[in-house]
Amino acid sequence: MTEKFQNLDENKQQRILDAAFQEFAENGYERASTNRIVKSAGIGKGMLFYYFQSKKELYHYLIERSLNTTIVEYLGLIDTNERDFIERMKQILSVKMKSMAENPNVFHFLGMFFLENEPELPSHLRRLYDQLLEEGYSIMYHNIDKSLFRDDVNVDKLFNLIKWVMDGYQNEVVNRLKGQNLASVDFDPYWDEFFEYLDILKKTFYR
Amino acid sequence: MTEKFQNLDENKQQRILDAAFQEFAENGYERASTNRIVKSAGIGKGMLFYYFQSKKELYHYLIERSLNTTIVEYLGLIDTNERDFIERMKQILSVKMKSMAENPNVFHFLGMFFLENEPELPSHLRRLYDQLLEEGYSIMYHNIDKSLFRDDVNVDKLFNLIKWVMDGYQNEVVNRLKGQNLASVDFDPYWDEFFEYLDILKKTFYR
Amino acid sequence: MTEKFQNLDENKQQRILDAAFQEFAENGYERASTNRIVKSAGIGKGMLFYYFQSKKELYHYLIERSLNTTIVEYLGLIDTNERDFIERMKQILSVKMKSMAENPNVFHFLGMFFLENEPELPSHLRRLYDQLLEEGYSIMYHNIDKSLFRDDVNVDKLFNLIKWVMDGYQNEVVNRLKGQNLASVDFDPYWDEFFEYLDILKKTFYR
Amino acid sequence: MTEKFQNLDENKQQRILDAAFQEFAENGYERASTNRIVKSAGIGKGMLFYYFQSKKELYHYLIERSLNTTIVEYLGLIDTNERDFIERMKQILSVKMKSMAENPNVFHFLGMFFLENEPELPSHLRRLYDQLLEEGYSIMYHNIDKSLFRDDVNVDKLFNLIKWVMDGYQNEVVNRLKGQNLASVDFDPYWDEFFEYLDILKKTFYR
DNA sequence: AATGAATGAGCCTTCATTCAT
DNA sequence: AATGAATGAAGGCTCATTCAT
Repeated sequence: MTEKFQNLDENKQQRILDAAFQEFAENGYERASTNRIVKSAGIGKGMLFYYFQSKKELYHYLIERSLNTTIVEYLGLIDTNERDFIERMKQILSVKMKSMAENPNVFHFLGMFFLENEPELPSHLRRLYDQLLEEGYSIMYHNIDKSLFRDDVNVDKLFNLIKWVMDGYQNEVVNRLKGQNLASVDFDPYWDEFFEYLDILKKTFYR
Repeated sequence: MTEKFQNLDENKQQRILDAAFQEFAENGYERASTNRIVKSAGIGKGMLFYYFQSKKELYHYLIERSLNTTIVEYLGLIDTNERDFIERMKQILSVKMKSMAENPNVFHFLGMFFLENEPELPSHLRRLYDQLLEEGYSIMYHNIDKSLFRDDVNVDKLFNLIKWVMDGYQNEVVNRLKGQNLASVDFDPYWDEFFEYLDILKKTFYR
Repeated sequence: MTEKFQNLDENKQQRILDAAFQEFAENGYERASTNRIVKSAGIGKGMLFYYFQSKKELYHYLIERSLNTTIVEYLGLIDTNERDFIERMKQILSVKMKSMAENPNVFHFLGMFFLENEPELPSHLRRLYDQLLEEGYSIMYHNIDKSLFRDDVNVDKLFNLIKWVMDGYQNEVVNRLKGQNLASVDFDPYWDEFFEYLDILKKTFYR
Repeated sequence: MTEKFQNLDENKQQRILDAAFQEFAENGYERASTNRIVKSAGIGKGMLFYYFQSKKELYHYLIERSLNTTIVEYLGLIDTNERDFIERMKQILSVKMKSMAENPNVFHFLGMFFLENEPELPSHLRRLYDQLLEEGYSIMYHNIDKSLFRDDVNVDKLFNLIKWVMDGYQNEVVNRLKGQNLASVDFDPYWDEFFEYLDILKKTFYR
């Protein structure tokens, strides 16, 4: 379906992807303009539809590409030899932020995608999506040393609690920084604050 | 400004509000179509602009209405004599879910509104919004008995942890139920599960 | 056709006429808004169409009324005992300006009407229009003492020349004053300038 | 800005210009309908905005085009070696009428433009407009032999009188011919009549 | 007589998609 | 492979006119 696009030289592919990721990330699916994409990518209007058939197919290709490439790379960086759950989560967050800094508009795109609930994904994307949720789950919880946790509570529930706390802190920071250019932000104070929360979790959830 | 709308009979007002809340909730401000709203509300094309002057005025009216009516009602139900933070949060969640079940699209609308950061609210809405944030804060934290918590960690951070856990659990449930008609859901098992999480928090965060 | 309007009490008729004359004068036929007319006249939307059937009928009524009433009054003030053509023209201009000061929006309306070339006047208006042109002609040229003019040129042609000069000067002044509020203009210098032109005409065209 | 339009084949450009000039000429800026223009030009609804971006840009293009092309051509035909003012004016009128017969709706358009006072022209149009007023003035009055006129009246005032007479006669003719197709009119009798008026002016205003 | 809510055509403009070149 | 001109539906909004009350 998209071989025509894949046969393009690397450079042009990248220009198109950059333009498209950014346009969709900033405007969401409906409001995104194929006109702006081709202009920003420096290609003719007809080619976009020669490569992709329709706006929707382009969108799906971006979803696939961002899930596949980006998340796969990102999950591969997690060291599952680390058996301490909280340390593992720290790693995940760290990789996430590095990746966000490297490919901001792919990340922005994925964020937009998770927010918009487009219900009718084609099945191969549905499958890919589910598979990645599962792999993500595995990378979070596999080979964790449960013996670190206190034994008077259900450990799986503690996992959830910890995950929610990390999501919550992340959202909190995103909200505080809303509107700022992330490239210019010094994240160190946020890491320090974050570690204080993790210390509390260790103190209360670990043996 | 909106008297013409307010003078309509209850029934028609409701049909328009339902249509508009849902359309904006599902699409956000820009992508929402006034054409779809009038069709779904069963009114003529011109009437929406007879009642509201512009799409933006309609949107602001919905914000005001959802903030004022819904949240005010909802905050009023919280009993601030309950001094136990976790019990207080339980109440809040309970009221929230009841309200969500009663007015799902108003809730959905507010969720969308909080996510889109439209910076240029008219000042009366800005004020209303700030006031509600403050009242919400007060209703969460005022008159809480901090002596229930262990004294070897910062209590304010514990508050945040608890709040994030509750948000996290809420999102989890919303995700699990996505697409189902909330009116027909039996929430009891979710409450039971939720209480188990709260028990853990009590066991670990309280003295 | 318009008896219903004619039966209204003087006061309300006047409010409607004022509003309508002004709206059409400022915007021309198409752009004029019946909404603004009823709001400015303080009547309900339905009544305008009860009195007049359609926007076009209202417009035609205003044409009739402005031609009939205003121009007839204005023509009646000209003293046809004045046998000097140039003095007669001076009178005409003077009456015109007085009338313009008294009913600025009726005048403005007529100006607009002459500029817009709506070709399809109903026949009674067509007749009225032609009749007034003729009466205007008669009031300009009847009982003029042609013996004042030099006899080596065609006097009727001189009449035309004089008329065109007066029209030309009038346009010139209107252009110079474009955008100013006419109520606040001191017309004396224009009269002085105008008389200088008339002196030239007398010097050159009279014996 | 308008290259896309300029690249069209001559024929289609002309159809669009004809349609647009006529629509604006007949209705003025606000009332003119882009819908009617595209229908009358036989192009698709979107193309007008592909060529011109907005109704306003199209309007400004027409102004520029009519000022530049038409008036520049027309002023270039005047022979300023003719030192007799009345003969010079004859020339001007002759060129004007030829031009009016060739491009009646461009002429009509310019007439409409001079009547509507849209104050906010873009500066390049403002400049063009001012420059043409000046050139027009110069072409009328430069190198005129004032010694031909009688010396007992102000010559500049005589110039004005002559100009107004010519405008007046022109309007008179336009009014008489209103509604007829100008291409099929035999103008000779009008020229003859006109020369009679000029003879009178010469007889009375010259030494 | 009087109101003003209701309608739907029309306004300018944007957009995804197609197609001649 | 590639361009960009062409299309027409849809966007928010205004308007003359009608009609239930």
